[in-house]
Amino acid sequence: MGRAPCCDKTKVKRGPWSPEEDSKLRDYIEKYGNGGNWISLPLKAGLRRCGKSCRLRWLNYLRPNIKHGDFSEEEDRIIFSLFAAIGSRWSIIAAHLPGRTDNDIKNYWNTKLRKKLLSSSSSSHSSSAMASPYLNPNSQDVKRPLTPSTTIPSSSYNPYAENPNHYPTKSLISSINGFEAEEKQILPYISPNYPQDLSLSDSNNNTWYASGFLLNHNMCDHYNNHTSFSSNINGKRSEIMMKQEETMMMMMIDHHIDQRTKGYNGDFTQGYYNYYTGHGDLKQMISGTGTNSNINMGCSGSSSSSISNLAENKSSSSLLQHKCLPYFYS
DNA sequence: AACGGTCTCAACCGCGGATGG
DNA sequence: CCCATCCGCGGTTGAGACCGT
Repeated sequence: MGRAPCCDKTKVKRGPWSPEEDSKLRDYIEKYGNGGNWISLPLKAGLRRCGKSCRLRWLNYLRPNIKHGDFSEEEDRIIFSLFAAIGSRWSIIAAHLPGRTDNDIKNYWNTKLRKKLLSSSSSSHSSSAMASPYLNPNSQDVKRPLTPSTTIPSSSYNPYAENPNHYPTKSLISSINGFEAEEKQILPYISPNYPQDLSLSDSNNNTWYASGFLLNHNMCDHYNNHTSFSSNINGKRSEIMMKQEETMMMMMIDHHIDQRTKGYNGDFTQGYYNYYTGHGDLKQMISGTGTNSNINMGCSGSSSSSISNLAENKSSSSLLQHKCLPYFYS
């Protein structure tokens, strides 16, 4: 059984909007708003249109402060960066570009930016300093931001090689935020020096209980540029640990994107949390009562902010708000 | 000028999630 | 908990503009 249509297609007008229709819709919404109900709006406004069509017309064209026309270099850069990190989540990307609609950005990507990216990737002497850093060597259209680079040093310690049964699967990350990732390819690689380098330890000075990631600002191919470690006391990795770890990474990516789109120019984001007390600690992280977890930004003289601050920051992007938090409370 | 191919972008479609009864 | 309804999103379509021959 198919889904019931939202309106009777035979009784509504379709196709391009006339200036008169635009005027009716604009006048009505400016006077009364949409009343929280797009379906009943056309009737009240005297329009022979489907409610969804009215909504789309308002949001994409009539709404005040909509920006039309050419995208700036800076906007291009933001789109590239966000697309590389989160894929075709146009509404999230649009949220970072005031005045732009998701539809606009989607069209712009499909007609211009993708070609720009492909042309810069096919040129062996690319002069585009903007596009090339976001290219993933394994994909022509940057659909696999989590695919690890082949340039990861072989000396990096990889616990999954020793415990192949504990590879995380792609299901988690792809279900969290739409990333595509091959099976067994989303694992974090381990830098043997990472715990020491970052002086991470739990309250017992025991790094076996911690997990961390370090991302630099090249979000697309971050496996090429970050180090991370992960293990537990037995060298085994439980499903929940993997979930926590991957969720943590998603939060860091989100935080990193937020900061960079706000003009932050530091080198990396790092994050870690403590496994010691199990899953409950993650709730403490969010509530701000935890003591063994953090996300830090920066290089030398870095500033830092706790995850609880991020969670309470309503201006933080929806990826963190809607995609990560449910994991902590489930 | 005429024609055909390509490009652009507004609009549509259908799905999944949220919400409320 | 179930179901109906609505909203919002991302993928797709197609009319018109544009361009090359």
